[in-house]
Amino acid sequence: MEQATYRELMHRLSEVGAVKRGLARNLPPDLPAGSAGVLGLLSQHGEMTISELTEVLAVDISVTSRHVSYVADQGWLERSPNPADGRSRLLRLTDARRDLLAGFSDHITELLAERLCDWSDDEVHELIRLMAKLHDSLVCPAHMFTHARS
Amino acid sequence: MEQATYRELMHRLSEVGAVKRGLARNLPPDLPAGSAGVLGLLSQHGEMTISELTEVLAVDISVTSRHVSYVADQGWLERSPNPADGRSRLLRLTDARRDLLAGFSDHITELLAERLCDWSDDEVHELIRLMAKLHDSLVCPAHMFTHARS
DNA sequence: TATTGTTATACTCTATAACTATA
DNA sequence: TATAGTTATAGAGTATAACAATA
Repeated sequence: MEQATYRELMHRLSEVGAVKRGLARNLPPDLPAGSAGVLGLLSQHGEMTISELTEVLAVDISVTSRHVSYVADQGWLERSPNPADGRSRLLRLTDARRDLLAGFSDHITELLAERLCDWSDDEVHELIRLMAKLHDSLVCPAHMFTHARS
Repeated sequence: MEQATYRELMHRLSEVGAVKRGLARNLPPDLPAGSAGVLGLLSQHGEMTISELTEVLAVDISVTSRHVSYVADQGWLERSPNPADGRSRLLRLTDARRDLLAGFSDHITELLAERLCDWSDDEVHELIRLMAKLHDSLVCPAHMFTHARS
């Protein structure tokens, strides 16, 4: 594989930042992207602990703790004791906010559907598959990254 | 297209952050990823202005200005007058640092080659193509993003 | 007037480290 | 001892706004 190919891959990865920032601008001002990510996962998976969220989000647990504190303070979450482990709590969306979140999600979805109207279903699925594979190849293998250059 | 598909697309986009952070950890501590991105573009394109860099990086020009100031202070850049426009300067890598930057680039390339050894050439190229298409669909069209939800 | 770039400010996201509580 | 989570701190990246210089 050409070195230029890898260089272009890195450039395309950096461009994803612009895509994400653009999508985040379609969220309400009091719901930053990181917090919305937490809510989205809870919407999909139901009750989760901070550790479980942390694994999916691929960030440090301190980051997840921060996002969760914020959305809980904003009234998005209920926290109940975890019967399986007294050190953690089970997080879930409040019923009062579930529909509101669904509305935000619908809004983003409609935007994507509109903007990606010239994409085939296969292309969308292939992009998802390849991004997942990239994550598996680069992030999941423990200790993949050397710590620093000399 | 299913709403769940778009939701997964958003999740995969957020995972890219973990990929980029992992790659950035393989840069020297005094060369943050944003600065490295500027140097990479100058390495590819030769002389560029801050406006040109800004367009490729898809960030605000104030961000590019900051990154350029940093790498210039660190001795990576020379700035010469732009004969075509007195408001800007032409930026280029110093000869003294060109090989050093190439070494960093080689290091990342080798890491990617090793980690993506089970990818076919077609898969890598298809991922690059689809990420570029995603950027075109979502970022390039001017005024694509509405400003906020009510 | 419009564009290029700079700077000050503020906000978001993240990691590290020190800590508490529970397993 | 090990794990789940919290908090304080610091650093990187970004956007907005006000500004200066040039087109």
